[in-house]
Amino acid sequence: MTTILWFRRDLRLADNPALDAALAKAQPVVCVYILDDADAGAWRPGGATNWWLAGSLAALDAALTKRGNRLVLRRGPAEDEIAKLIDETGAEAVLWNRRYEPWAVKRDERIKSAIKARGLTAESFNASLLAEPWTLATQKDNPYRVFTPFRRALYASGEPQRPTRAPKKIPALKTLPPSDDLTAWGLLPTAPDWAGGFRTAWQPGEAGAHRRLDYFLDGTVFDYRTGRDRPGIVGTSRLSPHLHFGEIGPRQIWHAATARSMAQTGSPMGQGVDTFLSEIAWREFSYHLLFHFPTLPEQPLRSEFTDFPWRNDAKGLAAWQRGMTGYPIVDAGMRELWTTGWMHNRVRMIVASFLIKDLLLPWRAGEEWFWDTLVDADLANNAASWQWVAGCGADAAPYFRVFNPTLQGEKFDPDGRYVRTWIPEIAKLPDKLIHTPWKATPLELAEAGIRLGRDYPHPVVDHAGARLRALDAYRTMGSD
DNA sequence: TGAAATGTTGGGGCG
DNA sequence: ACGCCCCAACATTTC
Repeated sequence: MTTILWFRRDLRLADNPALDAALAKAQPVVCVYILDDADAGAWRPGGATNWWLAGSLAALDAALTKRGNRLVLRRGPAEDEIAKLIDETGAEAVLWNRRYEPWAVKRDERIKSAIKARGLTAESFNASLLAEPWTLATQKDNPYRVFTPFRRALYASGEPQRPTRAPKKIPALKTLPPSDDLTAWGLLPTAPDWAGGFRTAWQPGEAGAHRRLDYFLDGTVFDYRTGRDRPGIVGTSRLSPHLHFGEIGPRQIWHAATARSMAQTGSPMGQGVDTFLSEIAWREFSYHLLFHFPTLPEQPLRSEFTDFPWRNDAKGLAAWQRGMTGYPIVDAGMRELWTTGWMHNRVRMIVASFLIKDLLLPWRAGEEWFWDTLVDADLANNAASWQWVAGCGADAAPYFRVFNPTLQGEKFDPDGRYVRTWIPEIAKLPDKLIHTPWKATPLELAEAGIRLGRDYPHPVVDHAGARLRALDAYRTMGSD
């Protein structure tokens, strides 16, 4: 008899409960990944996601090959492909690790009952979360809507299970079922090849994930509390895309981080580790919200925002997307995103505040752009975070919290290192002007070789005025 | 995981 | 020496 192991957002061999359960059966395991773009509705994977997926699948296949197995690739509605695979292999069990997107939950339920209706085994596991969304609730048995009590409950739910190691061998069928060719899926960009910057920035796959984690825990984490706000240095873990694809899981991260903290400081949550794990808790909170409020990606959680007077400004949106707003810290972030598929978290907050409050454009426009361009695009995190900035989400930022892009730049990129990396055309400006090129005198501009309005744009909005406009719009909404 | 406006305090210049 | 003003520095409040 045979077991089908259905890989999804759990592209790893260590700490993979479905894989462990498959091996426990001591039967051949057919490992499969199904490209199912029929079901995700508006939330089909974007270009950056597909780029990462291609690399991650190749890495997973290589890891399986080392262990005497292969990854079978199939494309089509998952329920059809699973049914075909059962026919082709005579499998009597299908195992997988759970996903939590509304469309995936529904689809997986259908598939599970279809398999059971055939008298076969279908079983799912938790590989992605410290606490699955239905395991935590408030005293009144409601889903959490505020982060701090959520985190308290999460931490109180006990130490995460100890992660298991990657198996040395995964028994295979003598003859594998037919597999697609990965390159034929066309996940990688061709003309133009926009992924050059991605390749230098990232190593998709489980090995790359552990390399990142080790590097982070070797030192960065102990300065995390302040270092995480400095986009000009590597002050964060950069694990987000690896986490999104399940190349590493939060249990592994939690145990590795607390162990390292214990060794270094004598306490499991010492130095920056507590702050870092808090970010892991935010991720859990986002999944909790998405599961309990499945319209989170489309609808404001606070209904009074439904008729918010967002502007419609194609030019403004395009300026934001291309990193041509005239505010260096905003533009640097948007270009980092475009070039590498990732943006520093502090800068994500700045650019999001700028789109929403300065340009008064709908948070959905930002959500969609991030969805297409981020290698860590994650339905739960993306939706929850955009709603948080817009003020319409759970435990959201108060409406009057408007980031000043100049002050944020001067505070968190004081030497202009980040800005100069991504906006070379203004790199020669002195530090005191690097976040305010419009304040430079003609002489200073000439010395830096900049023609403002040609080499680099004038600010698309005046921040002070835009701030007042936003406060006005938010107040109007409240009084209706 | 803000920033601006407004209020308060205290040192120093100066008549 | 004293009172007045200025304003930086810090605190509080308001959005």
